[in-house]
Amino acid sequence: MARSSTRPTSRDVAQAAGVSQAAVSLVLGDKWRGRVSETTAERVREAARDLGYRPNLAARNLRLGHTRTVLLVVPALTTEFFAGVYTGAARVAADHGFGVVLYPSPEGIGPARDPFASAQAALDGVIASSMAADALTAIRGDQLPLVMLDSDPSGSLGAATVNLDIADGIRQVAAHLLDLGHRRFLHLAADVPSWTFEVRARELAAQLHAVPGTSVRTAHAPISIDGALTATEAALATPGPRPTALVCDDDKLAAGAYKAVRRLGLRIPDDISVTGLDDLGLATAIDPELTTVRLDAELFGERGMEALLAVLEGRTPQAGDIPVELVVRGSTAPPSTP
Amino acid sequence: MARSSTRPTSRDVAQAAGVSQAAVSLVLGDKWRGRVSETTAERVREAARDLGYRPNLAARNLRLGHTRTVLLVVPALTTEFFAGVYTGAARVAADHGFGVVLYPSPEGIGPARDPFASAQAALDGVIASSMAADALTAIRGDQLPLVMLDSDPSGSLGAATVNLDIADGIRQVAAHLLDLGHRRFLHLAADVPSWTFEVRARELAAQLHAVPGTSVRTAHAPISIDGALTATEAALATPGPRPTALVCDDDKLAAGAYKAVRRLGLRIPDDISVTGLDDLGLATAIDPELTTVRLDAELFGERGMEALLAVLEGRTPQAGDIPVELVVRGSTAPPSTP
DNA sequence: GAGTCGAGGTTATACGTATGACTTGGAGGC
DNA sequence: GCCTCCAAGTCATACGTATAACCTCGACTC
Repeated sequence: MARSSTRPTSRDVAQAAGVSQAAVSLVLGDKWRGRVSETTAERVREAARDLGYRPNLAARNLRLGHTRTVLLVVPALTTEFFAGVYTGAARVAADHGFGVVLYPSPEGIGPARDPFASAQAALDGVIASSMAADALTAIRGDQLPLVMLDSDPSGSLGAATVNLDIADGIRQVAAHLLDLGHRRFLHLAADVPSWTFEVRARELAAQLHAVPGTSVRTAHAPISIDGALTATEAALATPGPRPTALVCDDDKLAAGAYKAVRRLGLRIPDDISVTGLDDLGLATAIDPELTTVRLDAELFGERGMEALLAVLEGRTPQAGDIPVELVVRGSTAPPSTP
Repeated sequence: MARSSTRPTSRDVAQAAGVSQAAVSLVLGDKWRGRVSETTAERVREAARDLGYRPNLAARNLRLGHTRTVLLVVPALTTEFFAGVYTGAARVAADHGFGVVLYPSPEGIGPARDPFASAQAALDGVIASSMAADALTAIRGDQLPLVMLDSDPSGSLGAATVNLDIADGIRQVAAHLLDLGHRRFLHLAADVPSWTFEVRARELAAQLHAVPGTSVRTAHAPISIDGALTATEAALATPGPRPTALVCDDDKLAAGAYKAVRRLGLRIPDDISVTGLDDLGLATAIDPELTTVRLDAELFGERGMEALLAVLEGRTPQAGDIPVELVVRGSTAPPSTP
């Protein structure tokens, strides 16, 4: 270990200030009113500053029995979306004196691993986004307070859930495209077994089938630009009348679809309309800018953290899904040929 | 607190297995060879499993004097790049029994805050990417083993550094564009006071000025699509001969530049060539696909973590910058008008 | 049959902190 | 002049773990 000497402890500070260790703890813990005089308190604070004292968190956590640390589990870090979720959660956490530890799922981190092995820091609770069932049971087995993000509220886990109102987003997309006159749809679905994607498929089917004369085909693709490119190209090359509107499960898929459409010599939105879901930076980087559903990732993170705090304090988390909003841009227009 | 009862401790396990607490610690810590019989060891393991025992990390950390936890500080989480860095670092860390805690800089997390307040988990060391000087002094004051990513090796901090060979990437970009015949350049520079961007500016100037008859203008923009759009539009509207090649400090800036070029009615690469730096997913999402410098973010993270482990063990970290590679795609071509 | 030795444990302790219980030295009341 | 009481501290302890030091008992040596 390269640590020059050993870290100063509260006892070192006490000695330097000529008081007991208890007094140091009292002063630094801001519990000294009526127990320590203002002058000694100042002397302690000065000694602590001089020595560069920082309390040993392990010891404090042990003594207190909690860590004020929380684990945020996300499916992958490679999207802006979860970065936003983290930001929101960390903001709320900081306001309450909590820290947030991030645990991206093990994709590419070798064999499936125990989230808790990675987060060596002891935890007070967990916020988990759609994740593998085995990891979930590990968490449940640990009896840790848990909040699930974007998960089936009727799931048997009995954990609190915080969800985006994805179904409403899909309703807005469907209404927008139907209003424009579209009747032949292609649903580019994420090839990921997660509740949030099931909702998209279910709600889209429900909305479109409610209107007579509509047809919906579905193509599945992994969430990557190349995957979406391949899947879309194949789907559009299928014989029969070409869809006039392409509903994508998220923006990244839409970006891949753009490339497929271009490759086939078609134009957006003249020949085919495209919609996404997320409203990442990517949505306005591509040409034309993407009509998509804006998800407020930071608010999502904030609500998740607030829910966890509620659970920790024995309160009931705030109910209600988080509203989402359709953002109409240049990738949607009325179909050219009826 | 919603925790049903209190967590089982090693003493509970000991009682259940009919042995002493020490024996439990020995068995579970895998240090029992020749000290505990195989049958008792199995009995202990079974009791631990039945009770759902998990060691209290705070107590262990306190006892051991280290946490096997590391803090990764990144400027912001909103880019794929640092997600890759994290992934690489976490992989190496996991191989060595370490965990990684992420600390995105405080942008939007309220007033500038102490990284350590957020990372309530006690830390063994820090990997820090280009960051504010005040945060750095806080770290140094703490005497924590430190590895800096993408920072001036001659900096006075005396910390180990791990750098990408950005200068070589710029050399490759310059050589590529000069080979194509370009002589009038616009450098779209990130408006961020960081060593890694200084290197780009310095090296680009050095390379281009070495060739007679070249001219270089510089425009500054914040790293965002809109910022780049505005700055590029203004720069290209300037009177005088138009640049034929646009060198951007990163891919996001290039994506913004694309929009500016389109808005001015110009085509890429026919009227103007554009290069980026990073090779994010964005680079192939835009049309035409971007010629850019590929940075291996995961390798960067791995090397960073390896360096920190070396420091922790008193070894000298591996020297040498991480190689980068120019990826030529459709956004560069010879200039149309000489 | 006394001595040795190792297998298979146990006991005791320290890590650094927070806090409830105790102490002390005066100031003030009557 | 004795009692009370409060301000300003101090003392002692517990949190759960890992490990060094100690103990015990049976097998084996000579």
